[in-house]
Amino acid sequence: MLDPKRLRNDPQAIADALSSRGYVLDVAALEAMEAERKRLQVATEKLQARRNTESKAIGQAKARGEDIAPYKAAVAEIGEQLKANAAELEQVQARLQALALDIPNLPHAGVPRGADENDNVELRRWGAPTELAFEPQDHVVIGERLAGIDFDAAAAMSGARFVTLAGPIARLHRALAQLMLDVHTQQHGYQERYVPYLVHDHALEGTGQLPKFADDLFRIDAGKTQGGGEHYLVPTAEVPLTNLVREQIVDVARLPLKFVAHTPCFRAEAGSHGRDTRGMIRQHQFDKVELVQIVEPEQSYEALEAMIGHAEKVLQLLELPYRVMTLCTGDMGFGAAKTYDLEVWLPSQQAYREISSCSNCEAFQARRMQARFRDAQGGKPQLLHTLNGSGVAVGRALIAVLENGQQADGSVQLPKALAKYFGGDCITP
RNA sequence: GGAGGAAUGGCCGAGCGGUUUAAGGCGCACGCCUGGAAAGCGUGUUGGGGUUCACGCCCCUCGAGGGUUCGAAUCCCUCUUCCUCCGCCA
Repeated sequence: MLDPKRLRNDPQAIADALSSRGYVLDVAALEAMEAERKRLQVATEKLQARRNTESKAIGQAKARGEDIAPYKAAVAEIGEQLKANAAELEQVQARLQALALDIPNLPHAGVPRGADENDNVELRRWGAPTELAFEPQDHVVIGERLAGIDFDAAAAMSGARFVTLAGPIARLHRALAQLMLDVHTQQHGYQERYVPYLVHDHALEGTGQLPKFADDLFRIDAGKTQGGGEHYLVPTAEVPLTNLVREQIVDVARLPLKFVAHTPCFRAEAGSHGRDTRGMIRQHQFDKVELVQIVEPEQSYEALEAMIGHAEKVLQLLELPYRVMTLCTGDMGFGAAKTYDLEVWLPSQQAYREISSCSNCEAFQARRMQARFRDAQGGKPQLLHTLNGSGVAVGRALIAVLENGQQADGSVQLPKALAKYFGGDCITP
């Protein structure tokens, strides 16, 4: 959410900034609603003040033993007006809130302007694209040869976009997640967390998936009968990890907070029909090791650079060629002010494909969650900055390791760093 | 799943439908006192919002949301969380 004061005081400047992301802000409608809000709020609060003072006077009159019946009638009338006014105010505020929740974050000044992924800017590359002396196979074929990836069995019980892994491939999947967790906790200073995979709607509203992107989420109806509203399966551990500071005032001495969690992620993938239908690239369920940082505003861009470096470290250890992209204004996610994507080389596609995305959300999520800190001077609480990044997607890392390590005989050579986690350096048919 | 109990400021802890503008204590900050400190005394100390050039004024906030009432921390309803016991379970 954007700063409501800024939105109120300078809507045109915000509209201009948002146009670079393809968002159209109706300034006239906003200003009209805001004027109405102000009129109703001032009127309502005046009525409340009158009711308070007059009710108190009744109490004092009663204490003196006077007849209070005539006073009561007069104040009752205020009550009627107040009720009507408050109801109207509530409606206007709900509409303003709905609009505020719909508006994406403002892009940071350094973000390249552009319409879509074609306008993203390459920042750097690491390693050279893997060159194979034979026709590269994709992970589906490699997995079949090794009898370790089975889409049909998963489809039989769960439908399309699910997978089961077997034997060494399942073990490789586990080894990858373990390596990532160890790297981030031991080398990068993140605290490991175990988190819920089912969350309420307000948690998703805090990180920005709701109310706008409900179609991308799996909702659990059973929760509704349990009280406390329905649950959603988490689309990323960003949601539970970032919500750890919801409605908190964090002591500045505890900052930065750095969390890492390995979780499954569940995505309905609405609107992506026909994209990446083959293989494990785009699934309804996948594992991811997620990084979240909660920092002071002055340090959030420094933290973003560090975080993309943390994700890169994983690919370097896995000896996977990659490139780092700065996303343009039109390709960034809803809550991001600036985003780096990490794209890994896939020989079967002869292309770089996204395997991590690191974003600085500045105060966008913090404002929705009321996540704040108090500085050393002990003044008013200020909004934190939140960052999240994949460190990295486990399923896609598995694909990349299989495809980049494939050999002519159908076996797969594994990166050295994985040996102690996997218990070997190759997988053979 | 069943039966009870609880939730009040940074913390502890009072609170009869109206002198509560949430007592009192602890902690913290500032001031007085002191050579300096402690003790003592005094003042301040939740968070959010509105309005104003500003000083300021006002509204909301006692787990959450409704309701009753001229007036609710206090009465009623629903929910959440925690505690005790029983059952079930990993």
